Amino acid sequence: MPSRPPSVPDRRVTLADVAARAGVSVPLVSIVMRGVAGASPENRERVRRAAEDLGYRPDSRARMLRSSRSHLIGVVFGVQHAFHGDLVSGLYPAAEALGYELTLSAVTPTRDEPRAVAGLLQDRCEALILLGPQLPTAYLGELARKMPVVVLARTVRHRDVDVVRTDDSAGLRQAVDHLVGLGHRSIAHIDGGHNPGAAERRRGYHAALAAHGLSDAARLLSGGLSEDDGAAAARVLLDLRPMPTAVTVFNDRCATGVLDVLRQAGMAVPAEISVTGYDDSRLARLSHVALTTIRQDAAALTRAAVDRVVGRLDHETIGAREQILAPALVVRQTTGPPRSTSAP
Amino acid sequence: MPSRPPSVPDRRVTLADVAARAGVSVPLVSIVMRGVAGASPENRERVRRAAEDLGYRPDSRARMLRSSRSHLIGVVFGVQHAFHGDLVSGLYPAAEALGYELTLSAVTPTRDEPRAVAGLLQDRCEALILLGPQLPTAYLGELARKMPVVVLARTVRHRDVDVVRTDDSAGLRQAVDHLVGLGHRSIAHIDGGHNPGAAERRRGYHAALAAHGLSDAARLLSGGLSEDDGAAAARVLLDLRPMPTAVTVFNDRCATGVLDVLRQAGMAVPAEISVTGYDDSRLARLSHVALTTIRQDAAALTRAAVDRVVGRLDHETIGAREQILAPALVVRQTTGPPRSTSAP
DNA sequence: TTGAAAGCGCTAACAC
DNA sequence: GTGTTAGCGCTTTCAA
Repeated sequence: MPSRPPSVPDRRVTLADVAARAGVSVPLVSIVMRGVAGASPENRERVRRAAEDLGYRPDSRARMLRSSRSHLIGVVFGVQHAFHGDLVSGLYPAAEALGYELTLSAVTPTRDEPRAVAGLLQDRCEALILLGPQLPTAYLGELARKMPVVVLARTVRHRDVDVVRTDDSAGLRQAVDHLVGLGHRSIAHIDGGHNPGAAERRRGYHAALAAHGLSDAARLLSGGLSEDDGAAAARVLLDLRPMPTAVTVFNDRCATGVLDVLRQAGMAVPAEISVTGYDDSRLARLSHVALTTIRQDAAALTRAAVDRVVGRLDHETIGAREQILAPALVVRQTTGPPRSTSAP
Repeated sequence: MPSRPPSVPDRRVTLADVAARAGVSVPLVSIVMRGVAGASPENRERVRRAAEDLGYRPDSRARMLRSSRSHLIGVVFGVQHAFHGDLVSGLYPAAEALGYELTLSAVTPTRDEPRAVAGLLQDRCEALILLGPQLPTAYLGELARKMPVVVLARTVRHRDVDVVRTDDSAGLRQAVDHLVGLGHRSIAHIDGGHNPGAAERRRGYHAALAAHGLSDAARLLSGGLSEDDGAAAARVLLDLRPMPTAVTVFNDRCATGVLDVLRQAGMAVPAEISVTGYDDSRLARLSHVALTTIRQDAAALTRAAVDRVVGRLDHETIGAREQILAPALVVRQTTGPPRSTSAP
């Protein structure tokens, strides 16, 4: 539901202006605006009216300056990263539900992670949520000693850093199990190099093959997180003899590149080769892509991340540092039985 | 070049702390930290050292509260929009070069534009840059009466709203001219409905066809800004008899969907059909996409937008309200001569 | 329930 | 060149 555009006051309207108009003191207006106890119903109503008439908007800077709490959570995200978009979308409502605000800091080609973090520190956020950061663990640890830090969608082993992530190893096992169930015996993996989650997913791939007694058929190709990485890997894949009948790919973006190159080379998907992605980002759901993928539940991940941040901020209770959510296989149209085999 | 991770202070360090350690007064430290004139070289050095030792970071909230200027530019962008990512990437360095900071406010499926703007107003930005907003012109005008508002990549006719955009009509003319030059006579257009720039691009398409005496061959299909919109339009396109030999598409994202569906239907691009996009976003540049497209110069657009904002803020000089940048054709691999014709 | 006074961290205006 | 004083808009004592 689109919210009504708020009216814009002509000049900066302060609590003092509202107080004057309502004929009460400034602190009383503050009490009413914050919605806390301590004002009579009549005054409450009068103040509300005065504020509305004047188009008063609280000045969050001043508010944060005075109360040591800022109720501000800093978020570092990659501006080019489709899945990060899904995560940011989930963080807003999760934070709002607990009375916190978000301040975004983008990582771009010319703005690296330390810069993005520095901007946030200057804004005096109380905690940080980092989406798949590449920062060294030592630095994350240093940050986390000073303020709550939650890393989303990456593994970090440090005693002060909270982690919320999907069980990526299990995710890849699900993908492989699905393909094996369809009858595939020769399954390649295009990995994500050093990117967040890549090592876990590789591990899941190998473990699943081993569980099916197919370790000898393992084929690891080096990929990455972008479409271009997938395209390059697909070209290598096409030269493999014998060609695998299926390939699990590091993430959806990368899988998109793989699909494009395979199809341009005349390979039918899934008739000649099956492809799986990872994330279930917006990309995978597109009707013409219809990518079979492993779903990371963005809403659940973001809720968990915000819960953890707020838990640390509000109560000192400290539970497990790592929260691992289960992934789910989403079967769409890029996987099917291999050509020469009839599926069980 | 990655910047070194800054060290993190144990507790909030204030100017007073630095002043005490350096043995000078608080305002003098302020002078040094801001890098303005009025301190001796010796003290300057001493203060710098003290600040460094203590890990001092200025509190931007307090700074903004005191000086009425916040030097903060609010940016509203669509978190799912690839081209907006390119624009945000350009805005950061453009703003920094002029001594301003950016504060980002995302539009997501559950957070509409009025909300995004409201958040920014609360943060006391001095000006707003809106990326392809859908907000009604009247509301934009109301905003613009109170603070500088620059709309990027959309046409708005309002006497208070600044606009920086590409000449979209000329862009589409360039695409059509290119295709006609290759020998195409039957060129369709998949449009962007009511999205920013769509009307202009439609106009350019029709004008270019008319200039070549091909108005009768005009084929307008309804599309949109997403891959799915393109995919749907492509399915319609495939049923057209006779099939056009080329199609100009509203933007790169939409064109990606078009390409996928065409290829899945067995059409060779560009041998059987040529396709052009619009934006020259990251998508178009991918090696396996290699989309012929119309380049919107993100760096130039963002520089112009920030220049305009700052111009308005710093000097009262008010020039033309609309700044229109020239687009450029980028020929890649999705366009070529039509099958039955030899190009001139 | 309400108001007066103080101060969050910083910068602007002024004196020295 | 340097320190003093004052106050941005707000919230937090604390007294009435």
